[in-house]
Amino acid sequence: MYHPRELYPSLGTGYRLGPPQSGADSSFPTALAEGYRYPDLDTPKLDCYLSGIETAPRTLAAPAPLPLLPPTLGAEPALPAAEALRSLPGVSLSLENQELWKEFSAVGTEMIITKAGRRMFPACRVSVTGLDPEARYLFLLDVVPVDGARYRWQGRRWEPSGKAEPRLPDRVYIHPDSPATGAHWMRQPVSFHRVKLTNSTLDPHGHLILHSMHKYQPRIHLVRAAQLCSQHWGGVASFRFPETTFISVTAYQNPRITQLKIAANPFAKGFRENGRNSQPILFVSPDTPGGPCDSTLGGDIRESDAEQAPAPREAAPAPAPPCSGPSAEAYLLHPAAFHGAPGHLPTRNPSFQEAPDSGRPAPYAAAFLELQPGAGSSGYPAAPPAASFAPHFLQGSPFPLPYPGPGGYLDVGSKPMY
DNA sequence: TCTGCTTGCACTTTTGAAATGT
DNA sequence: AACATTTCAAAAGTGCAAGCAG
Repeated sequence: MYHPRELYPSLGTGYRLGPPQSGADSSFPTALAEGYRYPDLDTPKLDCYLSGIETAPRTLAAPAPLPLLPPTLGAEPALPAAEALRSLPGVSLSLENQELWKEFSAVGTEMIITKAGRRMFPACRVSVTGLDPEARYLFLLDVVPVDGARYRWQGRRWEPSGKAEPRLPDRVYIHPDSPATGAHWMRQPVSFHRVKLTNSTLDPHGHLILHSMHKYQPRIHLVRAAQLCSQHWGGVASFRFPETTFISVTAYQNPRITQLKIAANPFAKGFRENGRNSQPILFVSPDTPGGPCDSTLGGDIRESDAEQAPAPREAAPAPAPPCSGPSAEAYLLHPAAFHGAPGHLPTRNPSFQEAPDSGRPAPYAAAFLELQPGAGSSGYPAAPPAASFAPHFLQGSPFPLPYPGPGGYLDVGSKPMY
């Protein structure tokens, strides 16, 4: 996977997309920061632009703060259907490896986080329908805290053991195929198995940074990028699947989870039958990294995938022409330009070669957005002033609709372009 | 002392370049 | 010479266990 840092090492490790850190922007009302939250889908990291594209006007008068979700004790409650926040009518997402996730969820999913970064297993693998085959979309994944508690393994189950650590810099993983056409995304399942989790707050690789012993929830966002060099993003659909909730750990606590991982993860095959792990194999999952869940394009696809679900070349996005204006595409090509980085930076590192399969520049195949947590102690983002939500169509305005001023300058208004 | 984190280990899978064949 | 297939070594991904740190 690639990271903008590889293109612009001089910029450091991340590109701030959100508001300044608490205290850096004293003009922002803390009360609002505490008061806003989507009722059905907490979207702290992406609130800043999801907000501008809601399909219907809504009052955001920043009422009393919504409470954090209560910590869940012991067995998880019955899992509701995937929740979604949509401004892309008709778009739906389904979790391909839902059964595997449910196996883990029933036990209490744990994800190892390491300083160097550890992949998620199971990985999020989804199928999407309802996209405009001709339009281009970005697939994003982020991970957000489920509640405000820190957890401890009590021998038989996880229990809250205090207040959560302060929110870490939020990062968003962009699927390496992004942007691609709707036809491309719908052709085969989309996998995020290359996402890595780390507990290193100074992580230089762009991995998603989490606290250990905290409960998290992956979310998947589908963003319509109108066209290459477009001035607007055309809408967002965000999804989360309750069964993908997990607790981050540096070492597995629940031995049943260990068994599930060993049984299901091919990389752990060495622990199955050679005596290092004497317990019986529970099952062998089809959710292997090399399955059809892999990326649908370019270097992210493996031979086995090509056999199962070949990705025709015509599905590959065309090489991106130089972009000058603010756009989703431009962000991927030149993320630093939207975050206060020097504007004279090159738009492309000539040392990178074209991705052989996709026909587009490899270095832009994937990137991370790093967003800052908002003001306030809740860990949720700085909420937008209500007035910022009023205009449904914002054209040519800086990116952070709720956060005018220094920071990002990407227009994500929802003015229809189609 | 306890809990959580880091590191090195052995093992496996994946990947891509080089070698070989058609 | 060009392309396809096979081989193989390096890289990367696993969980385990010992040791370290607060």
